[in-house]
Amino acid sequence: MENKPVKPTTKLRKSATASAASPSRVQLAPERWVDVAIDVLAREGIAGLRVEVLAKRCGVTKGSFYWHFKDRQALLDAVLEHWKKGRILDIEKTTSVASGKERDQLHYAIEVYGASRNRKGMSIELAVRDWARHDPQAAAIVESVDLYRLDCTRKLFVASGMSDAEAKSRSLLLYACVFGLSLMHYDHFDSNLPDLKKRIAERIISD
Amino acid sequence: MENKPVKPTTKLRKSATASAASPSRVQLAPERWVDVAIDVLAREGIAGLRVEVLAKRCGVTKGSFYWHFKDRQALLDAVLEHWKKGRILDIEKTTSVASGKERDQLHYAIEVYGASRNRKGMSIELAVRDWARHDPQAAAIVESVDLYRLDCTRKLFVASGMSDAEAKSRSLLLYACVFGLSLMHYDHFDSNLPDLKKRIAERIISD
DNA sequence: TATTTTCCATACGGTACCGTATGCTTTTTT
DNA sequence: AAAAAAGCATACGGTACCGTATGGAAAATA
Repeated sequence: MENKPVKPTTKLRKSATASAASPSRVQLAPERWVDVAIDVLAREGIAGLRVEVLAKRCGVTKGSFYWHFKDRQALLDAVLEHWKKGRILDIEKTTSVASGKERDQLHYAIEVYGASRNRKGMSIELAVRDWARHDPQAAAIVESVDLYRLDCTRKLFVASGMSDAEAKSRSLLLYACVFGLSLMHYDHFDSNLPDLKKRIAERIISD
Repeated sequence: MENKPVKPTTKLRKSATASAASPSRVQLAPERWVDVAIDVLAREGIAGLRVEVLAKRCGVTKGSFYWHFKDRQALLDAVLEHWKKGRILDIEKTTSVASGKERDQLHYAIEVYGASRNRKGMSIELAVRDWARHDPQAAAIVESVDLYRLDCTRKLFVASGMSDAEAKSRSLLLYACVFGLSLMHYDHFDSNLPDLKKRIAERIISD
């Protein structure tokens, strides 16, 4: 429990200060709920996204929650939407590259997921995927994100000289492997993990 | 709800009939609970494994459950144990092969998972993996099964002429891809899925 | 047949949720 | 300052669980 619950006595009011004296109201709180929700999602999966639990983590009661959201489902929708937007942006950043450097970028795309630094990101990824297996709405979001991913890397493979069919195949192989590996990070499997990963990446990307 | 709840009036007693008038008592019911549990696990994941829900599916009340099991955790343990044994047997069947046919067997190993006929098996696989992400005990079981799998296919790769390092790499790639693909079966991605899968399998197995 | 054991139903207390109702406090507007 | 709105706390009813206690019916055993 490394969260920082505000002291109940010290009520935080969002004083519309310097940041932006925008014309319309500054609706900040919903974003905060979504952020906390995604944090919990990474740790405990969809099962952890309980209204009262999130409220406690936010240092408030659910009275606050139901002022900002219609019901629990509304939060879940917001979480999915937020996740989708973040992924789309990330994909575009990860797969945009100067001509000629496509293969390097593909290697980078693999590393960026497999890296231990990106643990939380991968936890979210897996949590959302598990969520999608029991919720058609989540499944639709995940599918749209995945299809976008697949198309972006497909273009990279094509740009690096492959046929379209081969590029599609490699693209699918790449992401399947990335997500599959995230389910199987066993430290005791091999003493030289880096070499293993390098071989796998080569196999996915090289001719 | 395509289950067949026994009519509450018609009490089923396990008459120790023909099957095996074994010396020791025929303890059959626990297996039945486990079977139903695995069925629910495939459909709804670990979250669906509720005592009272399973009881309803068995056509009894939880009074029965708590006669056979100490508590819910005891059932979960039994489910994991049953899953592990089944997987070990399956792996041995899938990876035992006459000398010279190793590559064919590897292709078969990929197909057997990707096949749509094995939908339930893969659902269980994913459910257990998700379970393992939030339960150390389940994680240990999954790891032991995976390491066994990886070792069996590694031997096949070695037998088909690869170096040990390369064989380990391919083995990991194979299972990562198999499980990863099971998270990404999008029918609209390509009109010629079989060709795609063939390319992927070739990439994983061939030199 | 009488007795024990096996197996299950029912009833209960307890917990953790969801969502609503209501009112209180702080901020914003007039 | 008075009125209105925003933001939240508290209390409530309802549901779905877990696990226990207890009794009763069927089956096995004596």
